[in-house]
Amino acid sequence: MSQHRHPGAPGRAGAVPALPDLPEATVARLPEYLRALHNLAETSHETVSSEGLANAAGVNSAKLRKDLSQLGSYGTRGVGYDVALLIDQIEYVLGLTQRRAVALVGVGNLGHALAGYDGFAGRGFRIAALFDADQERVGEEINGLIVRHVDELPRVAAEESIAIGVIATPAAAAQRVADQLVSVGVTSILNFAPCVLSVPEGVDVRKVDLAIELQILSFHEHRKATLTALPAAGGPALTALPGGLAVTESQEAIGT
Amino acid sequence: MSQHRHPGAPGRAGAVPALPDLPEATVARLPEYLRALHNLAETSHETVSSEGLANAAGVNSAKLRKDLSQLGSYGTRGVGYDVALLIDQIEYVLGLTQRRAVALVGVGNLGHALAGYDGFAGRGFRIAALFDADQERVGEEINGLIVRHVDELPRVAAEESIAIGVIATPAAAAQRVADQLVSVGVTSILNFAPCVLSVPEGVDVRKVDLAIELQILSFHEHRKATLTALPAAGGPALTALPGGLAVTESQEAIGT
DNA sequence: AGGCGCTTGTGAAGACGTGCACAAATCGCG
DNA sequence: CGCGATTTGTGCACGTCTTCACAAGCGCCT
Repeated sequence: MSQHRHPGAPGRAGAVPALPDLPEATVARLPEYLRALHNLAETSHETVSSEGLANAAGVNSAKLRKDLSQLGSYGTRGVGYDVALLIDQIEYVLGLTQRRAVALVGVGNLGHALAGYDGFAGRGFRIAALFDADQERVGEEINGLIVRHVDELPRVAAEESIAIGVIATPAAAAQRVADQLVSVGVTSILNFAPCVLSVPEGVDVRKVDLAIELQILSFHEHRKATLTALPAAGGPALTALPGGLAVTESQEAIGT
Repeated sequence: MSQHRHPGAPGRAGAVPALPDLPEATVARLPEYLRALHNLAETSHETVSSEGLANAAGVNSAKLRKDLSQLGSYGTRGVGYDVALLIDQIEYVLGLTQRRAVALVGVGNLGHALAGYDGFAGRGFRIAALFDADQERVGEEINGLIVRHVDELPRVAAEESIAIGVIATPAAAAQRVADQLVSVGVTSILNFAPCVLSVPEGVDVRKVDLAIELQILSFHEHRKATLTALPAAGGPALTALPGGLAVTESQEAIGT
């Protein structure tokens, strides 16, 4: 469908390489493919088939092929995908050719852990600044960075071009921090606080709530328990379940 | 459609209250509703309309009504939903009437933060045990719990009924830990390690990968950048965009 | 050079999720 | 007692996502 385009090189050529607008579901899976591809590259695989990569990423191979075809990438029929090339392509599409600066607000329990998390550096990000509203914490050094007061955000943002803001404050403070981030030009926010943020149009918010993840698991746990409890309570009827209650196998290993 | 059922009371009555099998999307939103409802309850709201609750939870009101109707709950037309009753209903469906025991494996950077996170206790969970494979860390006390060696998992699991396992180890160790958890009967796992886990049927795995969240944001950031760069490079054409590249407003504030 | 096996890319069908719009139901007030 | 304001519950249509199945393309071997 789309004519070939070769974004490979990080230094963009003269023509602005138009990004195809990918389905959200595809975008959410690309990072997973990328991680799997890096693993493959380290174990010196030159190429990989859709089946192989799909296994490594934990998805269906047809889905993977469709995802990759979306971004105009081309594998070679009969052979597979060139691992190194595919890494370049996905990193380009995800905008990881530049190391993006992340500002982390809130260095409490979770914020501390995030500040020290080494998984960011290897995956295209750099924690550029730490902030907190608590004067007690300002000045503390974490992982080579000094915690600054959140009011200094405008000044720091002027020096460093902050691409993404991470909110790891208590829920009560989150909206205020979000407003501050937006006001200094941040248009992407990752929110760990358990609350809904309202932001102007054009600002993307993603939310991670640890308790919610557990609660979803709890539901399935509860469901499994009542499902197995039902035949046991009913007595002998194990294979012949009451017709009304189909034992839908459900999809285990639910994706993100 | 469904005849009324009143699960309200935690002590189940004689008849096993059958759980309707809800759509996954609905299940993922219920915890969000629950959190919003608790907020409302604290500010002494007796009832709430679908519109009001939808706002508080950041979703469409029609979607909320459909979700709630799925679990057989009933509001009152012309009035709204009884906050306290709805909390009971959702907590029952999610299986939060019992405080579930969580085992946390891996007390590194992130594990430490999770062990100290007080958001769990208030939301239906109790961290029952901490494990690590590193002998250096075994014996350390975090938040009143002592870190044990991961090999003691079977013994501890025999004493406490572990409902959910949380993996916060490096990727290399995650699969092994998952196997161990499964072998002691854990059927729900929350995985923070950046890797795919393979588990037997019937075991639910949810994954949280912080770098992936950032990469998804990075994509949108990249996309916004090229989108605005395009007309700017073209010159004056700001309102009249090239027809081929529709500025699909996209959904900001993307859900989990 | 030709054929064979393997793998990609994609059309089509179905499942799933979303949002509108409206009928049915309930409350409060005159 | 009846009426109007309000809000729930849901039928329906639409868009998105998933999965199957297969044709088209590529490399290798003879």
